[in-house]
Amino acid sequence: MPELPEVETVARQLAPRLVGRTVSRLRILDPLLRNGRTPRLSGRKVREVSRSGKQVLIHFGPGAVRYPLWLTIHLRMTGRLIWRERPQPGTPHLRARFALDRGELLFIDTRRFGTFRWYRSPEEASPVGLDPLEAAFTPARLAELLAGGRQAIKAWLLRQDRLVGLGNIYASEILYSARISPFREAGSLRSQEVARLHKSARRILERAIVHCGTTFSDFQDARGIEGSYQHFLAVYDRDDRRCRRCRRSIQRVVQQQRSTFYCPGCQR
DNA sequence: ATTATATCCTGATCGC
DNA sequence: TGCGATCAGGATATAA
Repeated sequence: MPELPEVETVARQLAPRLVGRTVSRLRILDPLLRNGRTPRLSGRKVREVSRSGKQVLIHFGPGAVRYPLWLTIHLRMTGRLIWRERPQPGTPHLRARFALDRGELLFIDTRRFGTFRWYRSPEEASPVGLDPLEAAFTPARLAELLAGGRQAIKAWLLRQDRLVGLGNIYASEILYSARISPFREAGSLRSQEVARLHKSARRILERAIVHCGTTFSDFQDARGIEGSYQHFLAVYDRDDRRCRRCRRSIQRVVQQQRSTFYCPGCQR
């Protein structure tokens, strides 16, 4: 489940490999990726690769058609973007292939939830929610966003129209780190708790990026290597194991049809 | 307006 | 051993 750290990892790895290269051909193998019209990419140079929320954003320069293009790739559950210096046959679940003047970029996606979207400007491609790694993400701004929120904080953290980039794994981890119960109403957090939530979000996401993300089952980075942050998870998928802080057993509950993991001893 | 539910997919796992 | 049911969770559309 590629969340912010996994997507950031992929974008950072792809940027130096792709920027400056020219696309010779884009071949889409899964018709689900052809929502609307797929523009011609041949002859376009990659100008920039970055992360936009949970999506990888690729900026292509002009080609046969003179305007530049932006593509967002959402990995959803099982999507992978793999860079290869030289083509290799027989890749299972290959859904799209970008051939470049040197090397190739493969989009592999077992469950086919991933999406491609094409834009004529970067503004159209930018998400509405605030990015927790941006400078604009401050305790005060977070407090503003939370104000009046009636949802449970765990569910609130998953809303991409508020904050972008959090998914089921990091939402649980961040709440544990901030010692906040996942059941608390979002708007009920006191300013001290908001401050802890802010600090925990930053710390955990940055730490996860250092470890190239979490591989729970499927995730691989652009090199085809698994992340290692799963070794540092405090609560996710650790139900019935002991909390490292208070030794009580970690619980799994279901909120909005999603698993939440937390410690009833130290999350209030 | 907000929140819950169904849907999209596939593969791993589970119980019988 | 095999088979159907269930689960995993990203986001969106639709229902309540």
